Amino acid sequence: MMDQNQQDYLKGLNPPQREAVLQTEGPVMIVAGAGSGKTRVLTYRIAHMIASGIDPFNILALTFTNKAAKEMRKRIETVVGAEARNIWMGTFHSIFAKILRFEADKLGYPSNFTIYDTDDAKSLIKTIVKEMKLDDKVYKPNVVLNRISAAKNGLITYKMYASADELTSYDSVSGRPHIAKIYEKYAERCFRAGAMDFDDLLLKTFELFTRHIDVLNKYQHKFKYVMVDEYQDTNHCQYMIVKKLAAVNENICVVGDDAQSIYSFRGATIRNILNFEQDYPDLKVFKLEQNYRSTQTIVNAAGSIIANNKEQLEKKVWTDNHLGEKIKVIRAVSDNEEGRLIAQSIFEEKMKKQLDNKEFAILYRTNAQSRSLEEALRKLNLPYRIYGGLSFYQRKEIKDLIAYMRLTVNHKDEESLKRIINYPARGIGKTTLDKVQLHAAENGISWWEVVANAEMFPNLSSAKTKLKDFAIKIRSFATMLETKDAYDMAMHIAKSTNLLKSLYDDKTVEGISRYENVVELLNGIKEFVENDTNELEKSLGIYLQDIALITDADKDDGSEDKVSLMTIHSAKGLEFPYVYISGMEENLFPSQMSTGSRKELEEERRLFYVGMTRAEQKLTLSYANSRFRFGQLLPCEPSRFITEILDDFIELDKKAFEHASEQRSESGFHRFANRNKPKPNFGNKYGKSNQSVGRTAKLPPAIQNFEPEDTSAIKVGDVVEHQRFGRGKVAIVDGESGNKKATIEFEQFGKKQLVLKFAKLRFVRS
DNA sequence: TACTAAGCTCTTTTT
DNA sequence: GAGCTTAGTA
Repeated sequence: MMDQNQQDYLKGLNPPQREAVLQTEGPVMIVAGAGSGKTRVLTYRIAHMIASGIDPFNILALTFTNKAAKEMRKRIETVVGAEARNIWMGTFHSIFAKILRFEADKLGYPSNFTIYDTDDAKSLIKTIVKEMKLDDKVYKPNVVLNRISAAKNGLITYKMYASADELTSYDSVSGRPHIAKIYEKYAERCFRAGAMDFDDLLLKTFELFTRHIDVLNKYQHKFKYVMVDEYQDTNHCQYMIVKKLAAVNENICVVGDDAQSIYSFRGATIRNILNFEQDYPDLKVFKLEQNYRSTQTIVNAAGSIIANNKEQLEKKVWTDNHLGEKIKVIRAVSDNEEGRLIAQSIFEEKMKKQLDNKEFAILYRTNAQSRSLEEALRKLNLPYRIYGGLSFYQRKEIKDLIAYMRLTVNHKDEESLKRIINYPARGIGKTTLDKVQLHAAENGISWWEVVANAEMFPNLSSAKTKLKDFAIKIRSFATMLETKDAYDMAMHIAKSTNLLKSLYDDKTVEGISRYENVVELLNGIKEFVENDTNELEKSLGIYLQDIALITDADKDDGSEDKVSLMTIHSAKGLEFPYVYISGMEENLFPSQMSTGSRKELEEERRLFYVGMTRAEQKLTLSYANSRFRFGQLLPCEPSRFITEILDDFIELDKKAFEHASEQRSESGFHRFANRNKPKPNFGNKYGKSNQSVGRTAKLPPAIQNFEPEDTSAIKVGDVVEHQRFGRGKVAIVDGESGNKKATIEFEQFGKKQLVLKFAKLRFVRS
């Protein structure tokens, strides 16, 4: 049943691509170098399967990003039409969440379980550490969460963790012997809250398939064909699940490139791809080695670096494309200069060759690096779009409203309850909440049960009415879930909690922006309700599951003519005619976290503190900090990575480079200091007014070429002009040591607290 | 309980 | 520079 369409597309493929498309049965591995037309092959392979009579319902295609899934579905649809909708295609997390929703009762979870994001998880760990009266400097939420996450990705439950000597002894040697206990409590609390974190979506799926063979069987027969994209980025848990699913039919096709493995921090291991052959002896391997995307120069450069990898699949990436221009190296003394030079270069190229903004991309290793680039682009009026960073869904006003929705759907959701029980303020203060926490812990029940049954706890009597009123409100929302769709629910909640109105009434710049954000969220929900083809999937519960797994990068408005800024990780699989990579510095690319030096340093420092009192530790630390700054602790030498590129493509003026490195190390602290999220709009995630104005703010024309002055002499009463906030009067100056701060009353923005050392201020002389 | 001022801390990538 | 906590005050 080959139709005309198919004949056409098969003609457009090179021999290995065509073979990979036609081999639909049995275990298949496609090794696809960068730019080798991988997506095309995958798309046609699925299209071909459907055209040969395979029911789309029997196809499972797993990807790593929603974007990739969406893109592929779209492309398949253009070949086979509407049938493409019926393929089970999505990220590991979203597909497994869907399965878990169906089968939740088998694991004792509600089907409307909440998905905890990283913030929720950290916050929960923080409370647990506090409850266990452990030192939160040692048990940092990040560190603990990473340990737990690594364990989960390795299929180690909390019970196994406690008896895994290797893990526990590592923990005690590194001074954190209680991680196993925290893991246990964390798992319990999540379960009690009817919540799963990202890793649980994988681990619980594995548990489900292991403990309930009948369920596994059902899905094994449902998914007769399993396909995995970016196989080099799967972790052990994902690998095991896929293996189980494919065990009956063995129609499994994995696509990957060991050289593009960039998610080892998430537990990804290229062993999965290297060992695939052993798992399936009659495996068919297809190698896509011709690069259609890049010039010879770029392909060779990449090849020369990849050649250093210790373990790799044999493959030779090559291209027929022209040689292309040499890779240029721009040398800059500081991150600001770097930004300026990049922006300038884009501007010039654009003018010279009459290009669109969207043909340019600037990549970096860490999201924090976007700031100086943004400033530079803004000055040249080059429009840009940032991918990643603080997502829309992480902003305070959005999280608040979503917390109400989450709590409505799942009363046990502890993190949401904590967030909104006193927001908007309803007189439930810290003292009351401490008591609630205590009762919940003592009785092993959720916060909700304490709140909803406040009268049963004598020492809560004074707050009884307030707590009960809150519970009644949430319950009243819940009764509407049956009849109302996600949009009506959201609207009702936003209105009846007064959230919408209080934001509307706030006429400060930040307030207006927050209001607009909430309206945008509501519009998004409306869209969700109107667009979704499936009648049943319009409920609030489904919506919440959906957005829990969505990231900013998934919003694709590729139509906008803007320069793209993103991390190298999110750039994977994309292509742009002109690409700038910024921050090719020692300890930044590759990150010192991955090279290990930083970790050792921290470890050393921490062990040094053992036996000291907190006060002594603090004293030592402040002394150390006064002597050293981050970035100066380690000598700056061009990293191996950079040297290789430079040696290959330019004559390197070593002296100038070293000078640059020194200069940079001074601003090294700065570069990471505000890593936390440039804001797409006004206000930060806590919504406090004394914080920054966001990235889209336009500079007043008068101060576009702003040169800040030395502000050490600033005093109360001075009139100053700030780069972004405009004119203001100094109200308070404080701080002798550390960061000297001034509170300034700005004409437009009201009071702001600024750190003088960094503030871009100029005195206004009359 | 709510709010503000002062002070300390802080380095990665994403579902 | 900005998050976040704590101390202090209303």
